[in-house]
Amino acid sequence: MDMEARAHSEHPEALRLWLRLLTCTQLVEKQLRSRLRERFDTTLPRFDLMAQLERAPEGLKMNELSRRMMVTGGNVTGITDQLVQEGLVDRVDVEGDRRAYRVRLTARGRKQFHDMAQQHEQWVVEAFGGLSEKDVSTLHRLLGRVKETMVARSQEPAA
Amino acid sequence: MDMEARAHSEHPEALRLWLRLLTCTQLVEKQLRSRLRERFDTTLPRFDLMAQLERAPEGLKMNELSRRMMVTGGNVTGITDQLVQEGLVDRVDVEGDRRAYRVRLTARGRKQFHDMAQQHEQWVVEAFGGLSEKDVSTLHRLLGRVKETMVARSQEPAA
DNA sequence: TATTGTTATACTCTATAACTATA
DNA sequence: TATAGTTATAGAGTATAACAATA
Repeated sequence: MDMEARAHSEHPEALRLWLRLLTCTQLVEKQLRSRLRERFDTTLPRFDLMAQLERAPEGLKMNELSRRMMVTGGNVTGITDQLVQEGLVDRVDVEGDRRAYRVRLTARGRKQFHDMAQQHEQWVVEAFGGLSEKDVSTLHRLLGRVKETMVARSQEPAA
Repeated sequence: MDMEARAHSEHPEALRLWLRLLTCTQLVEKQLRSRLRERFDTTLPRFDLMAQLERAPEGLKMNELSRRMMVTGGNVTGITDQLVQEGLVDRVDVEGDRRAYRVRLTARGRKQFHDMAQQHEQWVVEAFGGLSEKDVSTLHRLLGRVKETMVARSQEPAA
């Protein structure tokens, strides 16, 4: 459990921070994955897709889902196919563009997502149970800067 | 790029923090992966394994590597096989236990790792370039609490 | 020509479980 | 019996590229 031993070198602070960030994320993610699997027989990307749809009652187009989930289009097709087959989402035509669909939660999908989301949230709350409200907001703010840095960089021309 | 839209519900702070943590980690990780691939034709787990060995000049046993890298044993065997084939690490017998090996960096492995680590560190420093020294240390400290929470939990009997 | 979405394919990463050899 | 490590297998997750239909 000591991935952080990777730190060495002359800029140890940034490196140690990165390794800790990675460790924390992996620990939480592994726990969420295995619990989603155990209790709901589902995966994180499936949960993620449904979560995106829950916020968009009118549905989302495939390319919008792809952008929000930060994965390429082919993958979204696969996940969507599974969820359609289980009756949790459906594809509806977009008026005026016969190439495109919108993907929506079905009533059943909405209900199932609600159950999962409630559990999921409780697990997340537990994961951050060692932090005060102020700590949580500090973390959120500082990580926001990291996110900005990375997003800004990804929009620059390649170095 | 808006995974964080997943937040909903009554405990939005913890959830939003988790989604931001996940987004940040994914952004940094994807960049590191693709750069390691482009410049050194290697992967993050391979880099990780070599980094563990760099800190242990006398080498590490397979189960120790597995523990530190937080993955199961079979995977470590596969990665080690690749690195042995490329002459970057070698397996040496453990005196007094003919079941076990220790895996060590070769001279060539050490040299190649050094080059990679220098670049890797620079990329990481850039990723956190938006933070002051104090921010970095605050983040490190708060994430340390999260890590403790998760590690403590994983040692409890199953819920 | 460009865009939307799908299909086909391949690779990385991981876990599980059965196995061999040694303790 | 237990432990160290390997092998075999399966599945998640992802990217890339070629493709069809429509704009």
